[in-house]
Amino acid sequence: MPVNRLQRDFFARSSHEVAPDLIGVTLLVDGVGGPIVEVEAYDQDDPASHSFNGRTSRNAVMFGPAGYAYVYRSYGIHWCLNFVCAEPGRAEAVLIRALQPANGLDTMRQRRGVDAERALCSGPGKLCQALAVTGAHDGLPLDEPPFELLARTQTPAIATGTRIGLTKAAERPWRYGLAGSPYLSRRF
DNA sequence: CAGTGGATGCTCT
DNA sequence: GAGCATCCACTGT
Repeated sequence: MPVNRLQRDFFARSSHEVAPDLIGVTLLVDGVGGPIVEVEAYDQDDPASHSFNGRTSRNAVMFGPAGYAYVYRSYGIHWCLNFVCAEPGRAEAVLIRALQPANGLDTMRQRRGVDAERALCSGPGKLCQALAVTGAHDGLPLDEPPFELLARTQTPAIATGTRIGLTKAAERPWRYGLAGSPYLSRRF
């Protein structure tokens, strides 16, 4: 029984289309991960987006083709993982904010230093620590190891809300999540 | 529970 | 030199 892996053209659409479609998709990094339960969309006309002020060395991957990882350091401490979307140059991306820990639980617990399952991947920084995603993954294609993205088999109930932690464009309802999931970074 | 503040490093002005 | 797409520990109800 072959598993359905996401093709690169899955991401060659607006981040606003891709974001809700990612809820329920299983993300694995070296076999560790689980179904995505929370994401946020960003685009170039978005004052909160890293791409808003044009291309720089940090955000260069966002301006490239869809289907690649954009990883940046947050608050000097954490890493955050994005999937680049849309046509090259549009600089759209989806931030992966939370997933349900399913594969490699013990590895995640060791990396995170906590035991509670709901604390392992319930936030973008936590998720990258649990999956060992770092700046070394910036610019890597999502359809090749160490990444593995498995298509969902059912259409989940999607909740929407405003994005988290922003000081600009905070009112845009571009946060998507699995309704009722206990593994969200915050309730909707 | 809610709210506050510190850690920490890199990017951009 | 300011400002973060965060997390955790700590305070006070």
